[in-house]
Amino acid sequence: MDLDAVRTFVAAADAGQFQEAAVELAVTQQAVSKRIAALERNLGVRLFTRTARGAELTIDGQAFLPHARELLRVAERAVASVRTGHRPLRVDIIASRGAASGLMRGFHRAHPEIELDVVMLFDIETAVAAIRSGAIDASFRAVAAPGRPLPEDIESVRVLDEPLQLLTGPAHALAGARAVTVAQLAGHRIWMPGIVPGTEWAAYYDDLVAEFGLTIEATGPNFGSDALLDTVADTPALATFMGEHTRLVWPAAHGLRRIPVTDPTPVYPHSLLWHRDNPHPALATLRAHLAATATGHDAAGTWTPGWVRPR
Amino acid sequence: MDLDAVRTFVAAADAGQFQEAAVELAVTQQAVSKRIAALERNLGVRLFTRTARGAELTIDGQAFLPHARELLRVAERAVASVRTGHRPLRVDIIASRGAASGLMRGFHRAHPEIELDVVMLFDIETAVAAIRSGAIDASFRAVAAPGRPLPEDIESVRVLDEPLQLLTGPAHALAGARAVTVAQLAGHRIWMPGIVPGTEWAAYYDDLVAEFGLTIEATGPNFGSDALLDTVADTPALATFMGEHTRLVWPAAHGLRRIPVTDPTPVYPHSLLWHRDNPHPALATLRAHLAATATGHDAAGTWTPGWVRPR
DNA sequence: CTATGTTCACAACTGTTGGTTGTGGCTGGA
DNA sequence: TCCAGCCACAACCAACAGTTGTGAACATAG
Repeated sequence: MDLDAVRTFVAAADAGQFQEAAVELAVTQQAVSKRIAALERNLGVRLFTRTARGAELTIDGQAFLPHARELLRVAERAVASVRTGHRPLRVDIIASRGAASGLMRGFHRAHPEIELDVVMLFDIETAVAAIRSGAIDASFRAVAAPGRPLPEDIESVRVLDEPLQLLTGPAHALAGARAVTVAQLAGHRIWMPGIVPGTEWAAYYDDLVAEFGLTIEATGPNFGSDALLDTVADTPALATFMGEHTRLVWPAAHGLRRIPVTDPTPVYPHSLLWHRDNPHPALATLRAHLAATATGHDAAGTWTPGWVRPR
Repeated sequence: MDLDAVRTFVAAADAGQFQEAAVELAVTQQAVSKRIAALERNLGVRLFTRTARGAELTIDGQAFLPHARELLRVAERAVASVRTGHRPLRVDIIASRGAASGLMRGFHRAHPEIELDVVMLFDIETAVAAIRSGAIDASFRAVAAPGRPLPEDIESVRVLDEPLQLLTGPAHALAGARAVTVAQLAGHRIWMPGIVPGTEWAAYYDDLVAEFGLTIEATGPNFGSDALLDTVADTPALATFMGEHTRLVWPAAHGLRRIPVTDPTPVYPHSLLWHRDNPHPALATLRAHLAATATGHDAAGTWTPGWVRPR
């Protein structure tokens, strides 16, 4: 199906005749006639009844019309999403099911009129470069890992400290615990495939391992969280870490246990990053929203790497 | 923008390379390359970064992808709306803001998974023909006007008796009344442009006029309900009838009064009509929904034309 | 470092398509 | 009955989208 034909259909339906639609679209009446005929041939139904006084919609045409309008609306939005200048607010998150995703959903619920696009970049370095180039407007990341301080033109504010939980299968030694201490985790195998050295999240887990003498295995190919959950569910000796706000796909994770970690509770520090000079109005709205909805987390009993600025 | 190009873009994004997308789409790799290049030229941004191992999305490409998927979904639904066979339930209503429209909204809220298309046909004769031809699945109309009994293969059930209200401007003689009797309306000018003789709604108002000696003027061109409301609001000597459930566009109707009519209350009888043999599963769901949500109206003190079967 | 395989892009060619102009048929109103 | 207005069909032409053939860039294995 051709969007030009759909546009022509809508114009003709609005005008009530092909001639006027042709003028509006700056083509000849014959071109409109051909476009409509082609659309009708593709759909297999008649859309107009032609009369000597114009063309009026058939019942099929009437049913098709709102769908055609919707199609043009969506096409318009799709084009707008990559239009330089006034485009939707573009935000980078670390994972589609993570805490930042939840924050953006909350923002969308509070401001459904604001157009949003969510992307997932590789690490904070990529994100900062994208922010500085204007390719994205904001990013949810942990700052600032050693050796890569934030440039001066990038601003940031901590928006969420997300406690880590232990995720185990039903047969795991700790599966029955209401909570586990970090000390208890020493000696257990914690599996987190997909950790890429050099990223800010790898730095976080490196520090966690170094400070408490944990064993985190990043070995093996990362087949995605579904495969990870399946393996953890079936393997008594394996567990993994997962943010408290991470939404799991439960049907595939049958029997999994989420166990809080204490003494101290490792928390992942999500900050919002943006460019000092970014004038996007929705960016200010997002910042205000996050500031207003931020839950006053108690830092007592929690742990973050030394390079994370205390709140 | 070309939907084929969008389809190609999504296929390439999913595959991660042009070659595989080309196989999937049954074209050559070069064709995919050209389509993507054309799409990028139209949008004015790069969507992929080409590598020796395939093609991966740029940030713009990532932002565009969900919009592209949505576009294909909507296109799919648009085509489905006119597909013979298993298409959305297609229902005729008498006016987009009338009571039947409200009933369909309620049905959609209760069953959001059911695809619906709403059309507005001219009168019950057209609607019955459309039902018998299979062009629509159901219709909300008043039955059965004199001289046109329902054919045997059309079934119907009364679903709503909608009280008529008087609509006046703030300066109208009856504007201050909490309620008016039908007898009080005699002598007042009631203006209802757009009534077409021969339709079932014209028959309804004809009977109303004949029975109570009212004055209904159907003169003048019908410029739509907005213009009607504007005129009524500004003209002290004019009033009009409107169904109790009709949703008005209030900004344009400043100062309008809706006044209940009593002794008796004229009610417009909405019935659902459908073909005896229509196998559409959603039709049964609609009938069940309407039966379950029907408000038990009290017929006492109301009036309908003699040709309307009592409930 | 080279050989090889894989990927995408460019060039040349071709059939199809979508546009235009010209024309004719149909229909409603003067 | 004629005219005006509208749409469809035919012929023509330019632009486009597809194909084949080929080359450049890069990753990987030897």
